[in-house]
Amino acid sequence: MHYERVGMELRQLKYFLAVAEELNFARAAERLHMTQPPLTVAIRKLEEELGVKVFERTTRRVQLTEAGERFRERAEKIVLDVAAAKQDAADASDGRVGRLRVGFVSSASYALLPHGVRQFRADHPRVELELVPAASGEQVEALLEGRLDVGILRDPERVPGLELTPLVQESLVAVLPADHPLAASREIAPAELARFPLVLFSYPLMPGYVGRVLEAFEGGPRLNVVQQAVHQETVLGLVAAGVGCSVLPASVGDALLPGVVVRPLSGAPLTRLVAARGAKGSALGLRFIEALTAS
Amino acid sequence: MHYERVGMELRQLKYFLAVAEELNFARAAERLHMTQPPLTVAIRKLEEELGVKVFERTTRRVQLTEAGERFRERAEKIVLDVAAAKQDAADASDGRVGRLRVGFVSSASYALLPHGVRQFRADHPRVELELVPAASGEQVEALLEGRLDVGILRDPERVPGLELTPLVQESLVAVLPADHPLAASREIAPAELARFPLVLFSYPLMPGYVGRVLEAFEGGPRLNVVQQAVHQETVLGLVAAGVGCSVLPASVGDALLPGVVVRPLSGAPLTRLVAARGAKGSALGLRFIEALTAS
DNA sequence: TAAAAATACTCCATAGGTATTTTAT
DNA sequence: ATAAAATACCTATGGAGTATTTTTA
Repeated sequence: MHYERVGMELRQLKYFLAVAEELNFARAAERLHMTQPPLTVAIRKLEEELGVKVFERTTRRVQLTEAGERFRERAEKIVLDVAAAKQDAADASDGRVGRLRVGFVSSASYALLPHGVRQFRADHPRVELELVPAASGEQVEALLEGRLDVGILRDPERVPGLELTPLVQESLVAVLPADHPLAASREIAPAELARFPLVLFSYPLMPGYVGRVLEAFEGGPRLNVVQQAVHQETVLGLVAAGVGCSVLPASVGDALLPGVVVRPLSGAPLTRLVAARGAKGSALGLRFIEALTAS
Repeated sequence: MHYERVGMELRQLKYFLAVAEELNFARAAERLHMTQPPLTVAIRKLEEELGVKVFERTTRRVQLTEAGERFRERAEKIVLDVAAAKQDAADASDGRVGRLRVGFVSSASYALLPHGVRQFRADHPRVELELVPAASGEQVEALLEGRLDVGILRDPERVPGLELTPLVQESLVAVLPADHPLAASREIAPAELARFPLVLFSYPLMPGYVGRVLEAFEGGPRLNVVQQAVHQETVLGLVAAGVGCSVLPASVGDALLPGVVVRPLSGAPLTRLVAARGAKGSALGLRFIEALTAS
């Protein structure tokens, strides 16, 4: 403290409220588990601090001044707000309240995400859940910068500072216009597919996943990529429009457009949906990932 | 303090906010005009008090936990609320903000009150003015019990604990139905009027005023009071309906009903509007009375 | 190894206690 | 005369300072 101006303290507000309620210093002191003289002193200090008399007092009667009346209302609210802030901090640290920003790739939005979200919401009704659709690459960046708490990505590359939890794995399938020559085959070899125009995801946005797809085509002819897309929905639209074929996770079968067919892609690697948490590692993030894996 | 649990203090909240903003104990301490070690200790105490870690810290990086983020928002608001409460108390004690409950008799509501209220509102825009119509007797009671701050009464009796300020004085007039036999006279003697049925105010509600009226009739025949009323408007209505005649302050001329006429009452005493303040004597009450007399 | 947080200690300002005086009814 | 607030004075808790150690990137 020393020579610094010290300022009002919550203790003084509580003392003031006790006196305002009892309108009697001795009784208020008793209620505060202290004696009367220091209470008198504390109120005088408060009044000096405010520059305003809050009580009109003689040795026989204590009553609030008008300024005191107004100050009382505000002081009551402040003391309650402090208690609420305390409670809220405890709730937040136990994961009963809070905010969780979850990124997800579009292919997670069919079964995995809705189920997990429903489960999590039931367990954490006072947690605000913010769902942000984003490509894997964008999510990695956002997680590292703390703009997301959890991400659901496809085939992310290992990055220091991200903790990964595999969720589901599935095969890759060829996606073709219904009238495509290869649509007659029950199964398609990558080398055959590679002879046709292709629609793929943009590499920088989904480096891991696109890497898998390129792996499937390894050793074959040079690819003819006529279009790069950002969303699975766009890829499907382009295929339906006959722009080209593509390679997508098998779960795309749950969301097919008319005029588009899928065929197994022989010898292709598997693709994985993976949950990622920033190194900071929020407790709520863990709970969310648990809700996803509990499905 | 001794063995009592002490609780959170505003100082701790301010320290917390400084650290939350700087994310660096030494810089926050500097901003708070103190040194780093006691700041570290104060934050640890806050965390003990909350039962929650608000900062995730190593010697290299300080960052808010999720609970800390939430606590920060509330703490900011609390600190601002305290400053606002302080300001408000100062404003209230200087009469810039506040509440003023003013009682008034109906006969004040024609010229005196509207003008005074307009003036006062212009001078005190942030003061909430509550206008309560009430008879003089009721106002005396309310002022003594602190339910009103100021009253505008007619001919109040001197009461210990009330400070009176005369506002205006006026004569008494006879109020008659237009077709009344006495309506032909230019001026009416009380003794004549006393021969007809009368409508008067209720004595207990307006003891001073009714006393004046009875004084006017003193020495004449016994009065025939067919109705006692509470409001001036009611009296006028009853006169218009032919129930009887009455005696009212001359200013009733500003608010006459059709079918009602007024005539001077010869030799009648004067009646006074008087402002009254409770002994407590609020500064705002004085200002209001000044606004009334400044007209 | 360097920057920053944590620890150890010292000191004194002040919250709170006890005893007493003042004041208003 | 009495109850209650104000004053005087004392004690000791704990907030803040200085010096130093520990930690991690």
